[in-house]
Amino acid sequence: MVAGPTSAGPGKDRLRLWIRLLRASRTIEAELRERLKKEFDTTLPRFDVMAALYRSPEGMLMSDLSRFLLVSNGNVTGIVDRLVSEGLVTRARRNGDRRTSMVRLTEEGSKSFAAIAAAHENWVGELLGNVSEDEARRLTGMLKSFRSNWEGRE
Amino acid sequence: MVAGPTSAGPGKDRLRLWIRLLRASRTIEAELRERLKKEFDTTLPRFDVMAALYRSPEGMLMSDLSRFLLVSNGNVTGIVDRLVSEGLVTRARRNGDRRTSMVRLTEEGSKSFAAIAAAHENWVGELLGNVSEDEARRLTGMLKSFRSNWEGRE
DNA sequence: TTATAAAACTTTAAGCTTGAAATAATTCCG
DNA sequence: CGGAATTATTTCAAGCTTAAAGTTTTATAA
Repeated sequence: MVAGPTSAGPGKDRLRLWIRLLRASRTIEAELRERLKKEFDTTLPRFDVMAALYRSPEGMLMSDLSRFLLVSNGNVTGIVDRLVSEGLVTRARRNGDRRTSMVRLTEEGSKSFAAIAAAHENWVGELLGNVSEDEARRLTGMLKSFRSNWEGRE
Repeated sequence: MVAGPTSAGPGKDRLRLWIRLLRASRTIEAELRERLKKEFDTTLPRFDVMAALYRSPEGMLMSDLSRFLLVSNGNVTGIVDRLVSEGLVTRARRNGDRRTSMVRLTEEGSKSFAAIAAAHENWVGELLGNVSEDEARRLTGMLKSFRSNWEGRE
């Protein structure tokens, strides 16, 4: 998925774009993962879950989390398990529907996330340093538009 | 890593860009992974390795592969192990340096990859369908330039 | 030489990831 | 009501991924 087109021809430009996109995100992701590990002894998936929960103080269901994060249900189960065991997150059984449980950041989790998120934003600013703010906005717009076409079509 | 900035302010545009980038590549990647599984009973990492080898008929060292694919050494070991056991790839011990082995596609592997790659290219063309070829080239250029700044700096 | 370092690779432990199967609770309807 | 389908979640097996530690081979240099 990281190798280039094997020949020239029509349609190759989209393939090239995809390969660039993937290489860029993988490289940045690897750098962020490494820093999260070194500086905060945490992982990208844990950070993702905490980021989602930070935006929803009222809590999220497991299915909300997996839908929002674009990962499978079983995946979220394991990550939340570990966050719970670390005291960063709670699972609260609900009276209304006993199949579900509300997942929330603990106070400690919230404080912890705020600190990590600040560093994370600086890192991204650094890693994308030579994209001007203006260029960043334009790129964001282009990415937004090409996503909307086919995403979530089923 | 998929959640948005938690507030407005300077530097947020780069963070937004990063989140878009990540969501886009994850969504496309998930779709491609699923199709590779359904249509060809293979995986993205296997496809990546085969794509790299297809470009190098003379073969690649394990370390070449991991460097090119942006993954760890140990990772490539496992994937190549499985490809070898499937008869798609060979590991040839070299006389010159007995620490290394040349990894190559078998004839079967080469044929198999060509078929998968054709489908893969069509899928990417479809998934990025509403990016014009011209826009694709411009985006590719922007991604290329912002990568070169910091990648491989150490 | 011959120790020592460096290089190429594999192994290992822990965690992430998926899709499919299993559980449990709720909703739908006949 | 009561069986059937649906929904929310967990469990499971297989594979991917990394960092760190270990093995084997080659290069360096005292």
